[in-house]
Amino acid sequence: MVENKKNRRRGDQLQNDIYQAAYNLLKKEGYTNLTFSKIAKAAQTSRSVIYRYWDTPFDLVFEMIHNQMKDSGQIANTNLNGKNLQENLFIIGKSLTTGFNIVLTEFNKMMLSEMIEQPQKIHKLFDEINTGNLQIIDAALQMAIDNKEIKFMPSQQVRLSLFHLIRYSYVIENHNLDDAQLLELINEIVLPAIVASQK
Amino acid sequence: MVENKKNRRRGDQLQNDIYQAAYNLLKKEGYTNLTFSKIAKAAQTSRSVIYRYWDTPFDLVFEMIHNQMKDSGQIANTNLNGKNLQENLFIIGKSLTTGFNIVLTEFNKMMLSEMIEQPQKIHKLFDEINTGNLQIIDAALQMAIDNKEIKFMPSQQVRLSLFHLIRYSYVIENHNLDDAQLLELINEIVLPAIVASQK
DNA sequence: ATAAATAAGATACTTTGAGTATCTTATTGA
DNA sequence: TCAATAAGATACTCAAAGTATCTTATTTAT
Repeated sequence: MVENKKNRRRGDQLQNDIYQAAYNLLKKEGYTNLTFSKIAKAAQTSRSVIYRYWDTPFDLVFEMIHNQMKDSGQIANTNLNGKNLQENLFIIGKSLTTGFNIVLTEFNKMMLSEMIEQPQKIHKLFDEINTGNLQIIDAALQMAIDNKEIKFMPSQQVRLSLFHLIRYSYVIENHNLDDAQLLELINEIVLPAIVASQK
Repeated sequence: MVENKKNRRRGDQLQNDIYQAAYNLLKKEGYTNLTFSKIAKAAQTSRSVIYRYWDTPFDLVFEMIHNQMKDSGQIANTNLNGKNLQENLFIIGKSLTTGFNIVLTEFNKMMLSEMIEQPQKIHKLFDEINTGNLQIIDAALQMAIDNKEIKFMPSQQVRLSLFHLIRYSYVIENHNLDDAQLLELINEIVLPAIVASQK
């Protein structure tokens, strides 16, 4: 059976194949080397098709990640079944660090390098991320309030510190915290800040 | 008086002029749009001259920043004349935030976007930065020990938290902390972590 | 069932910059 | 003052951006 060269993918299927090709290239060669030409070749389509959907590789990857987030649901539905606040913070931190992958890292770097040109888009995305992060940590803190571990909500800066420090390590220093380091971070910085906020 | 087209800059002067041109372009258009062609045109020299000194725009800017750091001496010589640990932490944080400028920001983003291709160089630089940061905060903490404010040095993670959180805000969220936010960061996170480390 | 609309895919062209190589010429310093 | 060195000009190939035009497979509506 000879393959029929005339089969044409369309719409969502075509877009997903292109995303997949871009994903693999991003993983292999990084954002700097990502071009429409390479993506088209990898996805076995034409450059003109890609131009019809996206203006730049940035737009393509941006929408790819957004798409991916929609499907995977992010950490928002993490199951907070720790027996106290410390354990729930660990669960949250852990789900953040394991959620990292090379494409998200490349995406982070890409966003930073494009910040000067796409500030609106990127600020909006960080707002989305912070909102999601606050949702999950606020759930953990509310449980701690219900359990009388703490009395009231700390400031936003304190509530986001866990995420910011993990993300600093991962995005900027290119290092994913192991369990011991995550625990250290929680015990030495995040929990003391929460405790101090209660006075 | 007609200008003499045959005057040739050389060595350090030429390099500094090229750095200056690159600096202005970086500030105006960001790292993504920085090309040897544009730099050469802006510096009124030839592309081949630039290739003789650097392999890529990344290398050029990397060395430019290193050069600039050498001259300005960084925050290492900050004068810690606060009357207690809290004031000295504020002085340190302040000198970090005021030391930021658009070129350093672009540089940070550039480094992140090149991390996949230049990991050695960049890890080395982050080590340098952390070492410098530890030097200055350790000086402040040693003064606090001498004054009996604290008894011993906190862990490295705690000592670097001030820098990491400031840098997170600046590099990743593109937002420079004002005095009130810096003070909040110190009072709500850094100092509680230091205090907790004393038990 | 077929025609019209739509989207995929091929191709061609211009422009820009990377990277390399070669040449001339200004400047330095032995 | 002459040889060595570095600046600067120029020319070439290649890859990719961006745009435009054309054909053709597939879908949709009649």
